Amino acid sequence: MYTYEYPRPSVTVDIVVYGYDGGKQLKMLLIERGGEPFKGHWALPGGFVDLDEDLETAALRELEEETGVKDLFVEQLYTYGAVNRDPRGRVISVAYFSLVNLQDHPAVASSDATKAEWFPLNELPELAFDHSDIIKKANERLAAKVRYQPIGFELLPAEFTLGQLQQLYETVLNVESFNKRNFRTRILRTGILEEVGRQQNVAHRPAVLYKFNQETYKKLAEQRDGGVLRRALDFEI
Amino acid sequence: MYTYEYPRPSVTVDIVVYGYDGGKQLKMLLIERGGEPFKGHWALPGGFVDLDEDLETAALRELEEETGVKDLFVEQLYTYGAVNRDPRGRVISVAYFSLVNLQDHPAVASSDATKAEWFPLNELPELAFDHSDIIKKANERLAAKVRYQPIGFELLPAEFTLGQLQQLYETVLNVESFNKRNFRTRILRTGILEEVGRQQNVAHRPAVLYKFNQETYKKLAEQRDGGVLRRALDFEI
DNA sequence: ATAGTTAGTTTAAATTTTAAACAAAGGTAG
DNA sequence: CTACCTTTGTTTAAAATTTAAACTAACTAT
Repeated sequence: MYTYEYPRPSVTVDIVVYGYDGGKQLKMLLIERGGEPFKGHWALPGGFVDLDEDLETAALRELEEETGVKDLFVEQLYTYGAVNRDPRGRVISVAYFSLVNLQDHPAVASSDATKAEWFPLNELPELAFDHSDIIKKANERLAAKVRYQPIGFELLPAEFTLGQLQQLYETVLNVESFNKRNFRTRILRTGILEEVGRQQNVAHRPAVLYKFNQETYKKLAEQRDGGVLRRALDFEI
Repeated sequence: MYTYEYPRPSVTVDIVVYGYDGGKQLKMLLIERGGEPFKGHWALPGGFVDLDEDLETAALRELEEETGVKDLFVEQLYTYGAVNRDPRGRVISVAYFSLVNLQDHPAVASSDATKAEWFPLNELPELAFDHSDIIKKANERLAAKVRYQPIGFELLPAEFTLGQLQQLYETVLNVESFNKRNFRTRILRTGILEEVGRQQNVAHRPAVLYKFNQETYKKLAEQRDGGVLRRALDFEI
C-alpha cells in the first residue's frame, strides 16, 4: 500500500495506431476489454503508467503487451483529464499517436486474454471511456500532419510508386480521385523521393519505384522553419 | 492521509503566457519560486491539480493565484513526464499555452509572497525544472500557429492598424522589417478584418483602424479543413 | 508653405498553377 | 505478330497569382 499526504490521480496512456495496407481505408488498432469497467467493449490499447518509466515507454509497453505491435514511432497527441472520464475515479490519460504500414505490423497477438483487431476507420465499434473523443482528435492531427509532413514515410512500404503515394493521399484526405498529373510534379519537385527501380510484371507500363530520402527531407524541413516543405506538400485537393 | 494499492504520480499544470505591448519583443509571464525545490529561481506559473477540477480549470486557477492574470483563453501544449524531472518524486505536468495583450492583462499581483514579472523573450532568466524545455516547445507552437490562425485576435487590442498587425508578425516571426505592401493585400483579401474608423492625432496620414470579424474567421476556418485560411496566412517572409 | 512621415494604390513583369492533349511501356487476347 | 487495353509519364499554353517598383495621399510640425 502507498500513502500520500494529498490525494493523487491515476495516470494512464492510450495509443491511437493507424495502419495502411494500400486500400481505400485506413485502419485503427483496437482491443476488446477483458475487465471492468466497460468489459467486452472495444477500446484503445493503453494502461497505467509505472512510476519508473517515461510516458512514451509506458505507451510502447502497453501497446506491445496488449496487441503484439512494436517497433514504431509514436508522438504525443493530447492529455485527457476530465473529472469524471473514468468510473474508477480520477484518471488522467496521456494519449499517443502513431502511423504504421500493415505489411510490417500485421501481427495482432492477444496476450492478456484480450482480443486485438484492425478496424477500418469507417466501421469503428462503440468505444469505452472517452476514447471516441481521443480518436476524433487523432483524426484532426492526421489531417493536419498530412499538410506538412510526408506521411508516406510511415504508412507505405520502403519502395512504392507515385500511384500508391497518390492513393494514400486520397485515402487520408478522403477525396474521390482528387489529383491531376500535377501531384507527380509537385511531389517530385520537392526532391524527397529517390528512384530505386521499376515495377515488374504489371499489365501496363511499369511505374518507377521510389523510396524516401531522409536527408533531403531533413534539409527541407529545416529551411525557413519548415515553410518550404509545408508549401510543397500543401497542395489543393 | 490517502492510501492506494499502487503507487501514483503527482500531477501538476504549468502555463506559458505570452504578452504583447506593441513593441519589438514578446514577453513571457514568470514567477519567482517561494519554496523548495528551486527556491528563488524563476519558473512558469503552475501547481498541483485538485482531484475535483479539470486540468484547464487548474491551470487558470494557479495562474490567477500566482500572478493575478485571469480571463484568458488557454490551449493545451504538451505533457511532461520524464521520470526524474522533479526532485520531489514522480511529477507529471500538463503544460498550457496562452496569448494575451498587455493592455488588458497588465496586473501582476503577488499573492503567495511570490513575485511575478513579464520578461522580454530574449532576456529570460535561468529556469527551474524542465521549464526551458516547455518554453522551447511553446515557441515552436507559436511559430506554427502564426501560419494558420490570426494571432492578432489575441495579442492585439480590439482596434488596431495594419501597421501594428504587421509589426506583430515581424516580432513573432523575428524578422527585420520583412514585409511589402503585399502584406496589406493578403490580409485584407481574407476578409477577416473590418474597418472601424481612423487614427486621430498622429503626425502622418492617419491609418484605418480595423477589428477582427469573428464570423468571417469561422467561415474561413471551416472551408476545406481550414486550408483556405491557412493558405491566406502562410505568406512568404 | 514646406518638409517629414507613414498610409495606401496602381501596375506591369515574373512566376506559378492548372488542365488538356499527347506519348510511352508494358501485358493480353486473338 | 498485331491490335488493343491500361496505367505511367511529358509537354505545353492559357490562366491566375505573386512580386516589387513607382506613385499618390493625408496628416503634423516647424
